[in-house]
Amino acid sequence: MKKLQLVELYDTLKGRYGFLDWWPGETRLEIFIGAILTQNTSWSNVEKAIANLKAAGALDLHRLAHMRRGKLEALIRPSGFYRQKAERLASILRHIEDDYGSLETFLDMDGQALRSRLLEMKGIGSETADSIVLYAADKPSFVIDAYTKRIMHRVYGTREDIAYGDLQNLIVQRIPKKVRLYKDFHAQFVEHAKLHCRKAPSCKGCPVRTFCGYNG
DNA sequence: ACCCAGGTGGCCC
DNA sequence: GGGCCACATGGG
Repeated sequence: MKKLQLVELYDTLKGRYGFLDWWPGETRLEIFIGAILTQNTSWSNVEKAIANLKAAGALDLHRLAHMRRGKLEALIRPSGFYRQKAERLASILRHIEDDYGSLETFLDMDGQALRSRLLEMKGIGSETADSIVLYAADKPSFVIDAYTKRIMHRVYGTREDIAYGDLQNLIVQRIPKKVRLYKDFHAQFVEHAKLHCRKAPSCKGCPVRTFCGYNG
């Protein structure tokens, strides 16, 4: 396998796209909910669901936790898998409410402990847990997603079906453990993948020589 | 009429 | 530890 020059890869991406350091969403609750709703779902569909929740004045831990199931399903319907997501999301939020009282208190705990608690909840797997720890709680937890796997495969020849933890270890062992870097590196992966998806497959001059894997 | 999208959990071996 | 499947909407 080609040697993983991850800092160089990051610098190349940042040079092209600029510093991003992002997660779409203005409040911690919005980030938290977005991380769950975007599971195997395009972000544009998640935006519709979040807009519905906002319009209904429902972006509130307690309201969401106790909203009638049918209503929650209707509001998040555009995000897909809506029955499953409504049930799991409500269950997760009730759990946080019961055990911690507020999202702030929950997110305030140690990063490793937070990740463990998140993984115990039905509906939160590795990627969602890391997304929440990193972007909602502001603690270093590197996010691996389909884009990350695809680009790493394209650039370094890692297996496309590499296990989540394996790729995560591979990356974190080679870069500084900094929240800003973790956030921005993931953002760069997403930005790059989106600009090189099959809607815009032109990769002429691409410094990372990857185009999401759709056409080559 | 397909294929895809910032996954997860259940069940099986 | 994997391999397969259901879950569901909206866009190309």
